Amino acid sequence: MIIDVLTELILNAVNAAHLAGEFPLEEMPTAVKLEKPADKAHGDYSSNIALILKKSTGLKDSRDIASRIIKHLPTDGSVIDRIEVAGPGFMNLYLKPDWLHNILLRIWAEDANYGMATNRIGDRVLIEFVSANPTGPISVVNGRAAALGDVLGNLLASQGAVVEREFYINDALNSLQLEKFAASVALRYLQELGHPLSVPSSNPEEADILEPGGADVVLQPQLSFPKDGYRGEYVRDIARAIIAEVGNRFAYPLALEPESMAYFREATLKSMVAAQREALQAFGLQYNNWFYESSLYESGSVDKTIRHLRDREMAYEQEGALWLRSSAFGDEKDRVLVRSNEKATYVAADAAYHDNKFSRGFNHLINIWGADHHGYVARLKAGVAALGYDVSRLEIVLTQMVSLVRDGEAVIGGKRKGNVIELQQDLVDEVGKDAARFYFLLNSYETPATVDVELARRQSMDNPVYYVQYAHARLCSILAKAETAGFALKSPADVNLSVLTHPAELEVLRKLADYPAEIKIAADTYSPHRLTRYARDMASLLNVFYENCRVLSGKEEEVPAEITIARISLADGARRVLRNLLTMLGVSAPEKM
RNA sequence: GCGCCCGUAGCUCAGUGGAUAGAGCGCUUGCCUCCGGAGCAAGAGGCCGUUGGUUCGAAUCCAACCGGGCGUACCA
Repeated sequence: MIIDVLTELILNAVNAAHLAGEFPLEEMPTAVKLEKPADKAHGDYSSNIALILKKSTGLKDSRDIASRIIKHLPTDGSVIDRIEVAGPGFMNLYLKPDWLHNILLRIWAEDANYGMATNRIGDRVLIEFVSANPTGPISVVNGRAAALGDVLGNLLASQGAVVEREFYINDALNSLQLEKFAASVALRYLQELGHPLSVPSSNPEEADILEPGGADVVLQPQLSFPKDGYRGEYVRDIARAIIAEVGNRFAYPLALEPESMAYFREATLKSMVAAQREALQAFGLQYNNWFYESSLYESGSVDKTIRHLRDREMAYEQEGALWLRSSAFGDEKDRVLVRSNEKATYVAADAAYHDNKFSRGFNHLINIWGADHHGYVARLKAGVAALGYDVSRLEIVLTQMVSLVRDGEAVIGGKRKGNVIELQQDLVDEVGKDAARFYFLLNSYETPATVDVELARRQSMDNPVYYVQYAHARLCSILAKAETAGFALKSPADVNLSVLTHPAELEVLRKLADYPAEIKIAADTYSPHRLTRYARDMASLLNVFYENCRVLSGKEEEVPAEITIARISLADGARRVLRNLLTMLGVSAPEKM
C-alpha cells in the first residue's frame, strides 16, 4: 500500500539525516503518521514527523527539521513528485500522477480482490450476534446488531480471517419465559378452536377484553389469558400453524395439561426459530450456525463446566448455592452458578457455551450485545478467565440502544405487550433489504439511535443507498453504451492514462486508491459505517465526474478518442470498486435501476 | 449512590492529537435540446455541553461539573 511505501521512505530519510549529522536523535521514531490532508492544497499525503521529532532532536524549529529530512528523501523515484514544508512543520507530499493512474492497473488485475489484505490470516473468528430470545420475532431494534455483525464479518474476512457467524438460541429448559410463551400459544390454540378468551388489556387500568373464539362453533368453557402472557399477533399465527399440523388433537382440557406442554414448547420454539431465520435471511444474513443453549445441557457440557470450575477451585458453596469467584477476575461481586434449587444459572451455561466456542478452534470470539447488557460483560469474562482462557480473546462489542419512535412518539415495544415492530414485516418488506441494511449502517454503533419506522418508510426514496446504487448503474450504462459505440473495454495497461488530468478525474482516482486503507481501518476499528460514508463520497465524486467529463462524444461536445478510452478505464475501475464495496455491505450493485 | 455510554449546524449524524470542524436532510438561489436530473453548482446556518489541565498543537487525551440514556438479581 502506498502509505507503507511512503512511511518507509520517510523513516529511511530520518535515519539518513541523522547519520549525516543533520540532527541528534535520542530514539528512532517507530511509527510515522501519514494522513490524507482534508485540504488537497496540502498535498496527497502529509507527515507530521518533524513535529514529533522536536523533542527527540532537541531542535526548536520543526520546519527546519522537516527541511533537513527532505534533503534525504528521494524525489526522483517513481512515487514522490515533490515535497513542501508547510504550517508549523508538516511535510506535504505530492505523488507522481503516474502512480495515481496506475491504481487502475491494480484494480483491473485484482478485481474482486481489490481491497483484500492478509494481515489477519490465521485468525479464526466467531461472531455471535442478534441471538434474540425465541419468544418473539426479530424486531427492528435487532437490525442494528444484525447489520453490524454481518458486515463486520465481511470486513474481517477481507483481511484474511476465517469468520463464522453464529446465533445463540436461549431455549434452556429452565427458562420460565419459554413456559409462559408456550402457555400463551396453547390458549390461543384453544381460542382458535372455538373457546372465548378473556384477555387482559395492555393498559392495566382498563378491564379485560372478551374475545370470541376463532372458529364458527363456540366451545365452553370460556378461558382467560394470563396477565404476563405474550400478546403479539404472531402468537396467534403459531397457534394456527399448530392447528394446521395437528388439528384438535389437544382439544380442551388437554392443551392445558402439563404433559402437553412439552409439545407446545417444542412446536413454538421450532416455529419461532424458523420465523427468526426467515426474517434474518430476508435481511440478507446467513448464519453458519444456530446454536441451541439446550444442547449444552443435553450433552452434559454445563455440568462438566461446573465440575471443572469446582476442580479449579473457582467455585464455592454458600447458603445452599454454588458461587463463582468472579470477583477475583474483576467482577464487582461473586455470582451464582447453581441456585439453591439446584438449577444452573445462565452464568454457568454461558461459561459452558464459551468453553465450547474455544474448543471448536476459534481464537477470537466476538459477541455483539446491546448496551443494556453491559453489566454482564464482567461476569462472562470472569467465567471465561476462571476456566483458564485468555480473556483478551473474547471481545464484547456493545451497541448503543436503538429506541423506537412512531411519528415522534416513543414506542415502548415489548413482546409481552404484543407491539413488536418487526424487522422483516415492518421494514424489509416495505423498503427492501438494501435500504434497510444501509439505514442501519449509516451511523456508528456507539451512537444511540432512534428509529422511526414510519419515517424510514416515507423517506425510503431519500435513502442514500439509492444515490450510491444509482452511481453504479450509471457507470454500467455508460460502459455498455461505450461498447456499442465501438469502444471495447481493454486492459488499462494498454491505455494511455496520462490524459486523465481533470481534477474530477484525479479526485476519483484518489478515492479509488484509498479503498484498501479504508477497508483496513473499518475492519480494525469495527466501523462498517465508514464504508457507507465512503460509498456516498465515492458516488458524489462520480457525479462530479459525469458532470464535468463526458466519456463519449455527444451532440454538442466532441471527445477525442484517446480521452474516451482513458475515461472508460476510469469508469470501469470505479465500477469494480463500487461493486466490491456494496458487496462488502451486503447490498446489491444493480446494473439498471 | 456506584458503574458504563452519549452531548458537534434547525434535525439525523461523521470526524485515526494536526492546518480554515464536515456530510445528508431541511431552507435560499441558479442549472435539463448532450453518456441515466434518483443529478450538479452556489449560499445561509457552529463559544464541538461547561470549566480547568496535558501538548508545539485538543471536538479528540486527563479531571471535575452540568444535561440525557442504560445498568446495578439465586431473571435471561
